[in-house]
Amino acid sequence: MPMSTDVLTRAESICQQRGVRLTTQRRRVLAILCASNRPLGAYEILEAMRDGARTLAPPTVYRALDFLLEHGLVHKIESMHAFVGCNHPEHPHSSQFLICHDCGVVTEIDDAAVTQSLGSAADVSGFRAQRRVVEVIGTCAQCAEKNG
Amino acid sequence: MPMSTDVLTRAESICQQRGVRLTTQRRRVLAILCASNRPLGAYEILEAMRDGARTLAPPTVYRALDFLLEHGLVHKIESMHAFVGCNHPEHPHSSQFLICHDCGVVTEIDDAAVTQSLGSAADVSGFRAQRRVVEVIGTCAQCAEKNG
DNA sequence: CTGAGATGGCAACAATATAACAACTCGGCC
DNA sequence: GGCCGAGTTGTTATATTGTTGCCATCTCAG
Repeated sequence: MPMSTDVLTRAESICQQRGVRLTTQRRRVLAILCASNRPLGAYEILEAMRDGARTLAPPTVYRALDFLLEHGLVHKIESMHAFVGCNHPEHPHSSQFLICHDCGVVTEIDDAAVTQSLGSAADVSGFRAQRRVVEVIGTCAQCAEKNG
Repeated sequence: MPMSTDVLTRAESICQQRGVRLTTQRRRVLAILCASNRPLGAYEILEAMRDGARTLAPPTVYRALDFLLEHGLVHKIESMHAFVGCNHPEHPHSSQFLICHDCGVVTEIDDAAVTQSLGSAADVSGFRAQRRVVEVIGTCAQCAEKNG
């Protein structure tokens, strides 16, 4: 499935391949995250989902997020308590995030050198890595240019 | 000041050099963190500080933590919402953390290759890095050996 | 069509963090 | 000593983020 295909469609087929269900709530959460150009907190997602008169409680969002996280369709930005949709959920990967504290945009990168050096550093200590949290907070190119 | 000197004493002289005060509350928080072999949440620190009948509220702890973080005397483990004392607060540095989810021990490392590759990755995007959050969650050597 | 398992709604709660403002402490200065 | 002002702390209340438990509902294979 080519990168150009809509993320939701790709997510759909990923779930189908894995025999799990991309239910309405899960798809809505994913859609909201993908439509946003910045990470959203769980309660922001909740708010976005309550478009009509529908009352909706936190567990619904958190359960959907748990599912999406487990299947690599979204990532959690630990330093912000927020979530972003993943660009390339096809295969498991460890990404790094560049977080602009000025405009709020988060860029997901997957730098081989970072992954590799982090792996070696862990190996040296005999550490068996399972999950990696790599977040760089600073100023993105656009904002740096704008503000000097 | 040699590494062997007590952390609190070193912290004291660092603050003196910078013309800031390592007050009683700040020193207490730092002492509690340094005495612990694992990261402590803000409310655990609060609990530890309420040894006698003293009533003490969250802001006191958070303010002390803000100060200690600002001066690099402690680090925050974002993925745990917890704090650890810093091993070598003398000079500013960007460290990485190996977090064992089995025994809870957190090891602070300062790997040049990681720092460098992360720097290059940011540079490529024209990103101006200010703060780095690098946390690897997994199993430490001791626990890996123990549990197969 | 039926029953097991997955999913969702709901209410209460737990954990983490901050706002706002009053009171105090300490060092410098007259 | 006495006083000032900046920084620090106390106190109350509240915001934000995340979780648990329980039961109703839906889905889908057999």
